[in-house]
Amino acid sequence: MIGIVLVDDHPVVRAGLRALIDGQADLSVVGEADGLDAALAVVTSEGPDVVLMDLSLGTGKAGGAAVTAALRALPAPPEVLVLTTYDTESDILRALEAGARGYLLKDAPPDELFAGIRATARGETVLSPSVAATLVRRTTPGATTITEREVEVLELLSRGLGNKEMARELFVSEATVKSHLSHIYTKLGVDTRAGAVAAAIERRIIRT
Amino acid sequence: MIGIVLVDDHPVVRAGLRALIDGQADLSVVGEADGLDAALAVVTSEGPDVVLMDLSLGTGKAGGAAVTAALRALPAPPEVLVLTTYDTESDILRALEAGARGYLLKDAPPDELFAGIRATARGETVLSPSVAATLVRRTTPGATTITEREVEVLELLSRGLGNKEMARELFVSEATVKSHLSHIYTKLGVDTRAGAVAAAIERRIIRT
DNA sequence: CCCGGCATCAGCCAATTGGCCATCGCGGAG
DNA sequence: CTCCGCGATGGCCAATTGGCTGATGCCGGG
Repeated sequence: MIGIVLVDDHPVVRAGLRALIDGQADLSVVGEADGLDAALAVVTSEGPDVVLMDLSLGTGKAGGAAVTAALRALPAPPEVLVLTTYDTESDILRALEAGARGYLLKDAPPDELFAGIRATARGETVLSPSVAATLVRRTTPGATTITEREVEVLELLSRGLGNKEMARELFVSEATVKSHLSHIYTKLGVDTRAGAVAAAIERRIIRT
Repeated sequence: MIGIVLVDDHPVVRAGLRALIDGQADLSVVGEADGLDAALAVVTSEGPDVVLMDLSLGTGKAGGAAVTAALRALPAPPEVLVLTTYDTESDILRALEAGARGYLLKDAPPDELFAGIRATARGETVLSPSVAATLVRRTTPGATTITEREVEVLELLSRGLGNKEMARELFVSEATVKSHLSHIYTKLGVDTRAGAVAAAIERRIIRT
């Protein structure tokens, strides 16, 4: 019997997962949590085999990646299977770096979900096809390696600042800002600031 | 007994709603659908009292607002209660205009959900507190009434097009595009294209 | 019937942007 | 030790953008 803890701040989603999972003979939900603290408490007390983790915990709160890291830091850490709505870049990486075993999309059919849970319990890595594809795309070519500084520029950009203002904000010259922007354009495959903002938001490089 | 049909493309969410609702003596889920066609089919065959509608149906597909409109156009239309993750502007309006009775957030506690369903079945209007607040905010001041045409411009803008390209795309002159942009800037409270894209995405006027 | 909002278009002008090229210091990988 | 990537900078120049004023046609509400 595989013991599972659900971490998601949506009661509806928790109920859905519980209903689906409890229909499986070899799976059992042993606890639920809606945030970081509750997750730590229930995981330490129940010692589940697998934690199903929603990445987009609430708005602005400690993200699923942070909770994942916290859980993996426990003495006998559970395997973590991330379950989320989006399949866009940076979240995936952060979650996997935080120690998640796998990554499934919420709109995955139940069968895929069950298989993923069992595989995770066995210590295998599970990735949604589209997620895997994204990862491959990401590591294969020039790899969209937006540097930290470039992210800063993108954030200011999304606030509508001009080059001069960004320069002031970042304590660099306008030329430098332009340089960063040029790099951003090539990396994101766009050639305007507006396009860069949209691309950055879409790939979750920045959030709104 | 109130008959309910669930329209949501996430199996997990459907299962969750079904599990929660079936725990209520006076509520019963009589059907599920994951898209426009299925929704029309199951609603005509089951004649539910209330339809629980997810607004963000899939990516790019016919949105929940469209499905709502289609359902309300049926001979004996069911009451529609929109259930969604976000409480940001434009979606709400579109759904209500499409004939939805009310609007609840997915992270609402189950009790609120049940109460909402019963109220909707009685023909009452239900709005999540935050949604109601948003509506008030929206109608009170200058009201961010982005016109349809302006949304088109914003979409092209987010794809990084220049004024000239947008003009070609929209079959108007460059001057017209600039005019639309100026209006957009004042309405969104920004003064650059990049800022406009970010603001538009944040308020869910456009999606990525 | 008039007014306001929407969409359309025009011209002017200053400021900003984006492309391109070249340089420099620094720290890590080979 | 050398090469490479990142961050920072300078300059040049054409194209684009954004602000402003003003005007027209159409439609719907008061």
